[in-house]
Amino acid sequence: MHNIKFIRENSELFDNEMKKRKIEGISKIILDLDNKLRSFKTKSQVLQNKRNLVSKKIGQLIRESKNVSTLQEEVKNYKNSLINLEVSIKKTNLELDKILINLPNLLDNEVPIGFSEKDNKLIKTWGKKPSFEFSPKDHVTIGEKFNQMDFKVGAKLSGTRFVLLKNEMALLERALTSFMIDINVLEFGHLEVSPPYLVNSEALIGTGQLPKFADDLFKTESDKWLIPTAEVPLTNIVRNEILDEDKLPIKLVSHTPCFRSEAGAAGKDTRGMIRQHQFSKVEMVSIVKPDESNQELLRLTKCAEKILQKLKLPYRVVILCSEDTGFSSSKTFDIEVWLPGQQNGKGEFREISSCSNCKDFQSRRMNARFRDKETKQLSFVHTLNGSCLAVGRTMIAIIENYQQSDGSVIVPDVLQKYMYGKKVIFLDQNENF
RNA sequence: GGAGAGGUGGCCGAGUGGUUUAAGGCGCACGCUUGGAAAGCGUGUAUAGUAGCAAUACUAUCGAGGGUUCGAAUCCCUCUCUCUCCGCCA
Repeated sequence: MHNIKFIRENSELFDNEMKKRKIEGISKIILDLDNKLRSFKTKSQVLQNKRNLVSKKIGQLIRESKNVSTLQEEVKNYKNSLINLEVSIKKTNLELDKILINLPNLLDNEVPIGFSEKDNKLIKTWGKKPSFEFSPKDHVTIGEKFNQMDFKVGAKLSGTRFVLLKNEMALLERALTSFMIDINVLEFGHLEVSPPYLVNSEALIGTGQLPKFADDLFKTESDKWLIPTAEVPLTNIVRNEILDEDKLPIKLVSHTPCFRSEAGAAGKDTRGMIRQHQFSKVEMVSIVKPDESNQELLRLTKCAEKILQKLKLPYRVVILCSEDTGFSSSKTFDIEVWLPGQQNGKGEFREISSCSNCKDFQSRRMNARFRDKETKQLSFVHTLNGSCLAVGRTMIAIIENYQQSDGSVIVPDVLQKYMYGKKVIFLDQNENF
């Protein structure tokens, strides 16, 4: 949510910034409504003041047993005007809010202007792509060959874009989760949180998924929504709070399933586990003071990279261009992992983490502030989030990068202690039902 | 799911229609006092918005939203959360 005062004082700058998001000339519409609203408010407040004064007088006169009918008539007249004004105020307010709540965040100056993911800017590349003496398979071929990844049963139970993992695949998911959380807690110093997976609309408005992106979410019949990411509950922890400066920064990590309807992705990534309605993710959220958020975004990105480095999975980091940067984000680094089994064995980089600095965009929607210890001033906190990592896609990356000619998969060193000491998985396809 | 009791400032807590401009206390900040501290005394201590260059004034907010009234923390309705008991349940 944007600061209306900022728009008033920087309307031209604001329009230029919104243009990067393909929104043209919006400030005039906003400011016209704003002017209208303020004039209604001023009029209303003058009348309210008069009403309050006369009502008080009536109280005094009644105590003195004097006649008050003339004054009562007078107040009734104010009341009629007030009712009309209140209707106008509400209507104008709704119109203004509807516009503001649907406007995306301002982009950071470092965000490249672009029109597709081709315009994302490469920041760095890490690791060496594995070379195979055979044509590398994708995770579906391997997972189904060993009967550990069952899309048929997934579809039977729930429909398309659901999967059932068996045996070592289920273990791998659990192992990865534990490994990622352990590093987050022990090395990064993040506080582990286990949040609700169902949230109310207010929470989703706070982080920016609502009202604009309702189609991407699953809604229950009791007006609760399944979380599309742990970012939603974790960030909303500070909604409507005034935090002591001492409490900041708050650095959280959480493992949750994520639920997405993938409404806009019909026909896209239909093969395999890359794009599912339900997937597991370890998510980091930071609540920081404004002058710390740039640094914190770099730190979060490094945290996610560190996991990939420990797993020895090759990746690259890109900064998203204007078109690709999410609604709530001012600047986003995506980490893309190398998946050698994709494109019929040619391989491709696919997003495995997304780290965003939302600055004060979410905190304004949530009304999340902190009090400066020295000046006692209130300011909006900055909020950041990043995956560390998407567990499903990490499984894919391990299978495809660590596969051997017989289809078995080497377990990365750091995971072995989480996998009953196994060094290789997918050796026997007859173990499973 | 059923029955009941509740939600008042940073915290405790008074307040059942008009001297409430939310009493009183605690905490916190500053000042006086002191060799220093404590105690004592005094002053101050919410958020948002509107008008104004500003000092300041005004408006709204007593869980949320409606309603009644000249006037609502107080009366009515809806919702929500907390607590107690019962039922069900991992």
